Amino acid sequence: MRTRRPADRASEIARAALDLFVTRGFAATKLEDVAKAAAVSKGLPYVYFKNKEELFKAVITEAIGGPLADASDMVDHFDGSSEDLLRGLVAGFRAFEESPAGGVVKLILAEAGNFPDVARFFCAQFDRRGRDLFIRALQRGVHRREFRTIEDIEATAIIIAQPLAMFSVWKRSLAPYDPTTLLDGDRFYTAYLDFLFKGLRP
Amino acid sequence: MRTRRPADRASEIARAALDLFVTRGFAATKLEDVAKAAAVSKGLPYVYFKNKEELFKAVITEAIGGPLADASDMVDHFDGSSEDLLRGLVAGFRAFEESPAGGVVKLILAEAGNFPDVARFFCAQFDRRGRDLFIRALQRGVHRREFRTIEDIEATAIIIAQPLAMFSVWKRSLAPYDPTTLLDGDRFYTAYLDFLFKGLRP
DNA sequence: ATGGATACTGACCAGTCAGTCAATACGGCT
DNA sequence: AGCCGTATTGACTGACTGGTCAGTATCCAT
Repeated sequence: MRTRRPADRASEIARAALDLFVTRGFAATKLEDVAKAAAVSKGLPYVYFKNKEELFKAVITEAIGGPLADASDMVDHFDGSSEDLLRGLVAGFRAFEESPAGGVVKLILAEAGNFPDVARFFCAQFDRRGRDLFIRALQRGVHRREFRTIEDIEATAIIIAQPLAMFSVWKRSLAPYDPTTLLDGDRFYTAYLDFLFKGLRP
Repeated sequence: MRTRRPADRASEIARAALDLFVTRGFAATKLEDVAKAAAVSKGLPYVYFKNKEELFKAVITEAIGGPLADASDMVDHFDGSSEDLLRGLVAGFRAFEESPAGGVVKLILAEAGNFPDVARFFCAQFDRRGRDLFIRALQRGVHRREFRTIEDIEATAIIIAQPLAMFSVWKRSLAPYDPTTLLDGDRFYTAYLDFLFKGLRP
């Protein structure tokens, strides 16, 4: 048996690509560097991915494929308080965001204009479904009188989700260059949940 | 007198560049396209900007130069309620965000990794100072007993600012590809202010 | 051991684009 | 009109990179 199988190679290349795409941007990343980072030769990525664009799509879809189903299950079957449900959703997002796949958020936002079909796919699979989770959690809380009544639930769900996405982007872009704030994950999520519940309680 | 003066050309080129950088990304934008969009020849940008990177920096600094001073004045001299002050800050951001210069937020976040010095400049000039405005507004409100006490003012200021930045990015990236939500500015800012004050009142 | 299949390599090609520069158009001045 | 200086052009070049492919290495079955 060989030490490395093709499946490993494909995902090694995809991981290296995600990493470089996130830090440098899609256009500024050379496939040769991807190959180097994955410790393979320049030609090998083309064996597993038809071209650079296909690699991009594969990276995105692979990264967001898994974690959403778990979250959806959680909302469906949760039986604690709605505050705890929101806490659970946020914890789920944090786990995703702090994994290597977390970088896709920044990547997608930066490259949506150049890859309309990837953007549409991401909207349908992640943006929309993710937002629905928050909408359902809010509705549940309002219905059970744990939260105050909310004028515009859909817009509020988006507003609630935005700091999460923004923090993910910020961590990977400006944060390394900002010497003044040392806002780490713990501090951010604590303040976020605090503010969130202050705004939602009756 | 000539119909067009050099100063016009420089800012025409900068405007066209900002537009294309925002929609396509820096690396994916050809200077030839910038020239075409500005209705000049390929060589002219190099008369006014040493190279592509200098053009990038000029675009950024020009775009964020103006609007922050006004906001700072507002916080210093405001004499209404702190809620109205926050409303004023948000309105100021909205005006900036909906101007052509609004695209820099997305641009910076996407390209920070490739232009560390621009990133640092932006952090110092915009990110940090902008955040300070919110911090001061929050402190003012707490001090005057218009807002509840806040555990971590600095983190809360960031969290408050994040939806604004994110909405700006989202509008220019995913929104055009998301057929399900029609979240326009009015609806977003209404829900945002609503949620904001629900979370801040004593 | 030999043949063949699969995994992988890296030199090479063709297209692209940042950046240059000799030539030109134009406006003002005398 | 004729000159001068400034603004502008666009063909060109050199470097770089996406993508190809002929060839090599490695393993397995017979």
